[in-house]
Amino acid sequence: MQPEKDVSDAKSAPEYLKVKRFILKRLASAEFQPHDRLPSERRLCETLGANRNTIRHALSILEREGSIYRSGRRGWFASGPRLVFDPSREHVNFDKLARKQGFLPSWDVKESSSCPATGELAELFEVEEGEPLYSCFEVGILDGQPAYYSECYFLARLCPGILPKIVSQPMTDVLREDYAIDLFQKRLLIRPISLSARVTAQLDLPARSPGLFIRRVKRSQHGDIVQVDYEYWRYDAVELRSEFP
Amino acid sequence: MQPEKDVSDAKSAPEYLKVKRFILKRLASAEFQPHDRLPSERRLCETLGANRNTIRHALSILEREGSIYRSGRRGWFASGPRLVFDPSREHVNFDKLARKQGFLPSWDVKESSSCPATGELAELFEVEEGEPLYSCFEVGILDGQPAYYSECYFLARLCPGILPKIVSQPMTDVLREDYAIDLFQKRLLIRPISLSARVTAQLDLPARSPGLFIRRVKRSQHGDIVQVDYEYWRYDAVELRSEFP
DNA sequence: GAGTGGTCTAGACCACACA
DNA sequence: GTGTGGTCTAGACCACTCC
Repeated sequence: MQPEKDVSDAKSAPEYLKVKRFILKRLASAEFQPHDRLPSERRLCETLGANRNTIRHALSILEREGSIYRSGRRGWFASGPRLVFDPSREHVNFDKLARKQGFLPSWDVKESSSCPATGELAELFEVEEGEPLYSCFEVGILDGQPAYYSECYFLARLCPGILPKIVSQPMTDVLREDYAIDLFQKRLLIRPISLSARVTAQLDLPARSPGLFIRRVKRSQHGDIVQVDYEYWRYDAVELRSEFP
Repeated sequence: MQPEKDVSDAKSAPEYLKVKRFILKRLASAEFQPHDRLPSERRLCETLGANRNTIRHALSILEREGSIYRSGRRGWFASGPRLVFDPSREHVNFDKLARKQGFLPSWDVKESSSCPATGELAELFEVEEGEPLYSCFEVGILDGQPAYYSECYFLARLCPGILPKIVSQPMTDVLREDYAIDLFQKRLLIRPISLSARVTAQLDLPARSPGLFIRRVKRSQHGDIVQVDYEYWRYDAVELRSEFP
């Protein structure tokens, strides 16, 4: 077992690790508060006497580890606490989950309409191609910061006329109250990706930021597949934890 | 909805995206087979007429997305298929799981000994500090490639003398057959990190490679916490999927 | 010893954000 | 208009791997 080079051995430590430690220290000491903007790259160059490439290398590693994030082309920001998501739980309700963890959640429906099931969607819903679906694209917001972008599809015949209702009410509640449908998780896929321009534009991130892709297939208490959800999370906004009974 | 800039619009596409696409195409066409070494960075420079910094930028993005990985300082390699891990399943047995998915798994115990519970370990085991534990450090191998490094702790009083047995037999089997203990997942934490030098040395990766950290707490059928496992996975070696009954 | 990846510098130009 | 991050070039030196 050799020692952790990252922490000691300042003599031979690469420059970018010193930069990384400089920033981590200020994140830990709360000198940089959650969602604060960091000093500009060129200012960090001056402060630390390093080249901008080196600074950017350190920043990209901190981004990969979820300590900082970018917003638009406006700079680097300190990450806030992560939303804890339990992939083993069958029920999930973003609004309730976030509130329970002390966040102030909201969401913004960007677009909703009807479309036929095709390709992967038809497969996941286990229906013929052409089966009518509703689609709903929305941005989820935690403490004022866009956290995820979701493309959500419903099997139209199980919840006719649902679209106008989910603009202002959590969809889990609408399904239960207006359609007597309880949602259960059926399938789940989690994968790290680079976010596409379609997604980054919605989340106010620079193009091709790292993110977490979560695909969820949900069924009703009767076993019918009701909903397929493609979620694209800001990489630092979520963390996975399971607690089994 | 704007179009995917990544795919079209070759005129204005950044250079590094062309590099990325060049490599992705060869991965998809199986010109670069799983665990094949890619051409050297300087050769890619010549082939693609780009600067090495640009090439490396593209490569690091492909690494982040899990398409390629590095081994030692020996170069870049095409990733193989990922081991699918279901975080909602209570039972987990690496050996069986991997075989079922068509991998050839093995493991290599690097070190095993006894140690007292301290700090976080005492907390997770829900015992007093000083409680005797066994520790076992091992490398998990998939198709000949190191895939994870695990630091595993057992509550000694529940499985006295287990250490020599798990060198050659899956620990799940040993616990069941020799100690009448069935393992159940109790807590799970999943987080992306930079792997420390301690880990990268074991996995034959360059220092500070990206990885997935999985901490698992397992209990017996009687509710006693038997095992705490810290796993450090090569970033591209694993994927999370749940299937609910 | 030749070639590899890891680190680093010193520039440059662009598009975009904000005042 | 000034400053920002995003992209890119053209080098350099080092430590390591492999032959």
